[in-house]
Amino acid sequence: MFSKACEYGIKAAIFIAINSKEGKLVSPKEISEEIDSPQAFTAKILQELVRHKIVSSVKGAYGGFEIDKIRIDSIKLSQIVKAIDGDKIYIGCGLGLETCNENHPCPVHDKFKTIRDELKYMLEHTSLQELALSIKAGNSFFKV
Amino acid sequence: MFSKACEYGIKAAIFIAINSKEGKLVSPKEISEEIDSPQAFTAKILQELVRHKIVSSVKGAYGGFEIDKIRIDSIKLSQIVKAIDGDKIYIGCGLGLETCNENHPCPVHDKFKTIRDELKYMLEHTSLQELALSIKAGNSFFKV
DNA sequence: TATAAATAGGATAAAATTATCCGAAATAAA
DNA sequence: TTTATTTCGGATAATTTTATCCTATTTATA
Ligand code: FES
Ligand code: FES
Repeated sequence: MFSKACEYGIKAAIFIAINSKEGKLVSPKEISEEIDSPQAFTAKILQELVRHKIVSSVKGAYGGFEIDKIRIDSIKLSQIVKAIDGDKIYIGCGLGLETCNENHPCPVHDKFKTIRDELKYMLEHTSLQELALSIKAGNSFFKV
Repeated sequence: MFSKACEYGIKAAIFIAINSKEGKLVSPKEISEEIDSPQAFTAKILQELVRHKIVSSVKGAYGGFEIDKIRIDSIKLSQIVKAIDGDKIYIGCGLGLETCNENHPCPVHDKFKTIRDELKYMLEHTSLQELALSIKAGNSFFKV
């Protein structure tokens, strides 16, 4: 469904959000240990999230990554997915046609579009805030 | 969402179904031209579909691929997806945890599972028959 | 100002997916 | 039985994704 990079990106963003709520910066090392991902690869993904202004970085000694507290509630999963995997997943054709087009649909268009739109809606209405809370409350987990 | 291989497999199966309804065998060449896919790669995928007994092959001169007419209505998309991409898409975790587990869920589990189950239901209830009919009726297309 | 710690980013490698090529095996028809 | 045609299957190549490594740059503190 999502690329590995995107999975790591989502988990990383949640972990950063949790720490930012407590005013704590986190490093790629801490992040990758917590979310069970390769460190250097995770660092690349963090750079991408910074470029897309989803997280911000503090360079130099005592630096790290954080997310503006005030924005944690307004950042939606859709932004992270779009930043890393692009929007193929919500607007692309299920059978790989160049574009998904109502007027020239592929055989699964009607059925696929329904699901895809629900996925899009879900991603657009799921905030980092609620995911961070579920982790903090011990109701969900980053790794086995 | 699906791999390229799976997209080609689905389209190929639909095209074979259409021709089998008319008692016609089709070759990888005809298939790949019709569904706009690389021929040799498509041939590999056809072999996989044969191994999974979704389509049957007639070897040698005047051979080709076909689907038992009587089974076209009972073959569901889920069988093709499972044969080529496995079942990760219906039972896998959205954030890549080893297994999706109610008792040890990832942060997106509840929201993701809903969508995933709907996708599963859709694939399990969409038959080759109905997709073949929509193509035949000119209501859908394999390529731009 | 010097030092140490941290992100940024380029180069490279490994693995998976996608794609091509070619010969072997099967088989219908001549 | 020979020939032509067609699937099967192994080997290989190209591309994309995933992952690692190393150096440059930034910056807080001593
Ligand atoms: S055209 Fe294929 S999903 Fe819309
Ligand atoms: S545990 Fe992640 S989707 Fe169920």
